[in-house]
Amino acid sequence: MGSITPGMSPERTSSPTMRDVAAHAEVSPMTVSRTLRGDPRVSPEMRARVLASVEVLRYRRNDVARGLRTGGSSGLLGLIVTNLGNPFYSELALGVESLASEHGLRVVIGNTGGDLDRERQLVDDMASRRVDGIIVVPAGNDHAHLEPAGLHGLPVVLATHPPSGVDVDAVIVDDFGGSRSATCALIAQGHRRIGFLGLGRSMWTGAERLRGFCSALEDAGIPVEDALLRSVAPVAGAAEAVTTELLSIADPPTAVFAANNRNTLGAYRAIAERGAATALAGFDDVPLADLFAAPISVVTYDTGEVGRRAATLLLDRIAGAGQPSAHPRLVTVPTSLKDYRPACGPQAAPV
Amino acid sequence: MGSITPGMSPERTSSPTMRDVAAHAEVSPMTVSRTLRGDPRVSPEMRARVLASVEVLRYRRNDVARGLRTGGSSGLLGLIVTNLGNPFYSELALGVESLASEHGLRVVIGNTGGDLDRERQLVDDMASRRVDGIIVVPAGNDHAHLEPAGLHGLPVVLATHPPSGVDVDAVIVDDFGGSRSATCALIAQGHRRIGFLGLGRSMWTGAERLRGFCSALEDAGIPVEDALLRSVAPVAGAAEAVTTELLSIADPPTAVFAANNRNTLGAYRAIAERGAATALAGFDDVPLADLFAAPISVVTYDTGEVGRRAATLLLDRIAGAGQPSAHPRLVTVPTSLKDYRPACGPQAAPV
DNA sequence: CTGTTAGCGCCTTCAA
DNA sequence: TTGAAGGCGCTAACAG
Repeated sequence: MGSITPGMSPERTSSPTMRDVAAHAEVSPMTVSRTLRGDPRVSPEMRARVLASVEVLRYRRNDVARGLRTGGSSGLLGLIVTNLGNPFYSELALGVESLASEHGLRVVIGNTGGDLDRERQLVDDMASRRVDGIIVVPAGNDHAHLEPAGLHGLPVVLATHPPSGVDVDAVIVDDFGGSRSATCALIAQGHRRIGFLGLGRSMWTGAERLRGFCSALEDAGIPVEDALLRSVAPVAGAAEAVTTELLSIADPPTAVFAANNRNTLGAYRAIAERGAATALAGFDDVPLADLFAAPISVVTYDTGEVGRRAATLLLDRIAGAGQPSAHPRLVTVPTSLKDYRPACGPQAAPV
Repeated sequence: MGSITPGMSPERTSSPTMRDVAAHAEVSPMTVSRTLRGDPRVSPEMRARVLASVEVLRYRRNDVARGLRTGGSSGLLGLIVTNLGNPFYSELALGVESLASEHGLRVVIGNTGGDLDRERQLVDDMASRRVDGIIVVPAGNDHAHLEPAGLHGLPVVLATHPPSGVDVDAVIVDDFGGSRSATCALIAQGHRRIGFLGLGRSMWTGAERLRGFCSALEDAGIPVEDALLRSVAPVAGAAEAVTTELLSIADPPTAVFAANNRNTLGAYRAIAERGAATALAGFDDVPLADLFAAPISVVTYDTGEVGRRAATLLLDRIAGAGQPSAHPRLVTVPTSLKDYRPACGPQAAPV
């Protein structure tokens, strides 16, 4: 590309280097390095000369080269999520970012779209970029590629899913407890026939939420009826259709518990459509549900907290890199119940 | 799995280098380098030997060092937003990420929380990390620190705000047109007294949306009455209070246009609270508003598209880095009107 | 206090 | 086709 002039540095528009600053200030590169690092053993005059040149040349130290020399720490945290567009994960990301920032680290994001191959690819890429650690919201149950041993000790923390077969820290949500208490609340309201709109059992969250639901029923002495259990495909419109079907069986449920946000909304539409008086509760918050025409109850949790806790675990591992690794920790973020009821009676539609 | 056997790799192994691989394969580091880069002038036997060693040692090339040698490209795109927790910006981030990924680049995020100092800090940090370019959702109107000239030619693209005083590309939303057409729609419905819930005039979007509102009124021959114009502080609850006040004046408006998401929701609450039949329109989408008890109209736009367009502009600049810089481009993302009306009549609350 | 030497991990250039 | 020398920008470790 660039023509090479013998004895001269190639003509480039690139950033100045320490050598440039050193030359401008007529000192050695080391003095520039020390000054910029705040080394106290630099005389005030030198420091002033250097800083002046830095100002003039608008010099900015190359952190990449610096990291290479000082031991490979890139000052980067990897964050791999299934869908950044989903508010749950963007809030999680915000939590990670805020904690990383407090420690002078930046966050590199990767979006898998739920694709396991893409996840592997991203882990590999980030490892090659020498991030200091990775937080992953895994796309599936295969976590083999997340084993730190296979990544030369790169710390890994899972979020939302517990590790399966790998020795890593994880932050999960109290899926079981949340589902259980939401179901209990429905029972306390007098419901005895409660429908369940689940995720696949293959997903960990799906299994846990179902387990919590069943546990509540059993504690109340209510038999779990297969006829009231549904598994909803993760497709737009599926939850609504399934709910409509569920409400049309003989002896239909008087209440429904939906295992996630999407199912809750689908169920809500189906119930509203029928004009039914079916009670509805669901896992995951539904922002603004107090403006809905009908009340719903939800299991909420602090999404940002999941990110912050994951970051805390990760930073801890990074700091303790070298220690005989403590055994994996599992942190559970608590859930709480929230009742949304219309703030005021439905009013007439304008026009 | 995970049992510790003597002779196995230690807990915290430092990554192997090319030299290690070379030693293991009994070749020179250059051969490893060439093999890994897919240089065709490597004999099949050599290649096989190298790849075998790579496999055994679980070697992963250090992209940081590689970038340093090959010219400083970090393969990173900087993305600085005001609030990643806000779905608008997380969708924008998703758009940026997807385009970056298509080009083999990763995205480093930074959250300013609307703080200009933090923004400067992040720009500086990312420049030091030698990202290939930066996309910024600016926190204020001072963009001096974003001038590429001051960043040694680092490409910068603004999102959501046009550049003020700096020569950079930008992607903005059609704030004027969107506000204008939403207001026109209210007028077409017969409204002649329309309230306006604005942002500060100091913000570009605030000024533009007000301008669009006024333009629609003027075109319809309706005078702009100061008594119907409000500026809402960006504080929770402010919009609702202001709307309540606005609806209690003598000769109150029959419709309200809110300049952003928060104002729209505040106005909605205030209107619902009074049981008023005031029509409501607002800038920014309100997801799930079709489940609300009363209808609203919103100005929507593709947030992801803003991110994708910004990334496109940035990638274009990065590719053409060296060319005599073309003059700044300004891309406007179009808006559209969306009417949310309750899908079905309000039903009885199920106890 | 300041400068020199050497090398982080990799790749460009040139020689064999 | 392979290897040796040198350097990207920076900083430990050692002079002076």
